[in-house]
Amino acid sequence: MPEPDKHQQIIDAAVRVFARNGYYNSRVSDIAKEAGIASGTIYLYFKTKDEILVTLFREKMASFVAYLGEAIAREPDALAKLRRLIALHFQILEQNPDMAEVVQVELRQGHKFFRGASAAEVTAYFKLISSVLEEGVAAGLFRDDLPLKTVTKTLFGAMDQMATSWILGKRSYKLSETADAVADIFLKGLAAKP
Amino acid sequence: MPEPDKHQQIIDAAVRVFARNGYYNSRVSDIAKEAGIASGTIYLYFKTKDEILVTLFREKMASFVAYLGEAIAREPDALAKLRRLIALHFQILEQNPDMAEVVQVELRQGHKFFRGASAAEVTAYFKLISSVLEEGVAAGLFRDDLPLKTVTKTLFGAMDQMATSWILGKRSYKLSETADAVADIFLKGLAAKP
DNA sequence: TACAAATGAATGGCGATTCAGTCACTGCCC
DNA sequence: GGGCAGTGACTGAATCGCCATTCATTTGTA
Repeated sequence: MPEPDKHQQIIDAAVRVFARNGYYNSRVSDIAKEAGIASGTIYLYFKTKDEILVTLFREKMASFVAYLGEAIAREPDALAKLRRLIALHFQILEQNPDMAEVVQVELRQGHKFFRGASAAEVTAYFKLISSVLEEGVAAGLFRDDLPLKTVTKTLFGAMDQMATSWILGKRSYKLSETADAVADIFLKGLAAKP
Repeated sequence: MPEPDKHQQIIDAAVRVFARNGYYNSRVSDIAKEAGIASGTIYLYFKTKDEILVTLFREKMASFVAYLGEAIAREPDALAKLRRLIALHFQILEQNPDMAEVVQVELRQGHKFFRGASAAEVTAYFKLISSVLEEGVAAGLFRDDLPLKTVTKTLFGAMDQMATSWILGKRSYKLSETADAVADIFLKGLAAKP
């Protein structure tokens, strides 16, 4: 009976190895070495190398969304929820730099990844964002004349790009310090008051 | 002397092949077949398979930015320029679906692509966006209390995500019809007027 | 004839995956 | 207590398919 422990051990090693070398430049044997096991052992827990990547993403993304969901539930209104969502999105990535590297840069392998396997987890995050927006519209805090889906994608895209730039720029500044500005742009807009 | 023509022929074939199968599932011989030439011929024009991808991106991105730059120069003020930039960004992708597929989905191959080779072209696009924003601030049309870089990344990220969602959703709606909403979010913000 | 361009079969390397053994336990019987 | 299977996890060297890249040869043309 495979230890359920070793599954995690492999995932964690994979995050470090992928962050260091990239997915395609990482050998399965590198992951094994990093985890302190033989390469064959990996195949007792994962069918293929791809499956490691997909599983890794699913598990991390699921816990990311779950954590965010709980945290914003405690906020009093949609406005506070939105600000907290943005702040936490950045904080979590900042606190897990290897993970951030993998998610922002390595995990975009075209067909393999984006289509198919991981759609459900991304959708869950989109739903979380949407629900905050809906709540805000219902409470009269947010405008009701914008298409919900567009606002959702736009906000996600903005956060995602902030994170990607931060990673590609070698994490040379504090990502979470940009959270307020991002929130302000979305809430108050760019146009000067008339 | 290699015909300068064939270079383009190969690039165009590569776009179609990568769009269809993804970069890693495409053989160099597939590109050759699509271009109607022998696989060895490709190596008279490109050193490696990677170089095809990188060159492809550079050339397309450079002409994308050049075209956008000229188009918005004709607009009267920063506000009109911003709206036009967003509209054109979407229109161009919409009119080149194979290209869009490659850029949005295939061309994110971690280390290989994002870091290194293509940085200059992306930077040029960021500069273009920044220049419009600066102009708007100078003219008193845009708020001056937001960090320019953050607004730039946020806007780019928003457009990029809109495009990616559209591609992943099988292009089942008109991307360019969302341009006004995206512009409105950025300009007027999400918050209801007090 | 001479030179450049194009060809595509053959090569070579890489690394994911496999699988025949080894190892560590556990329980059982004498 | 101690030999003795039985069980299942673990190992890592060997395999094997794949495909980018090469290059001896052919084709075209000046």
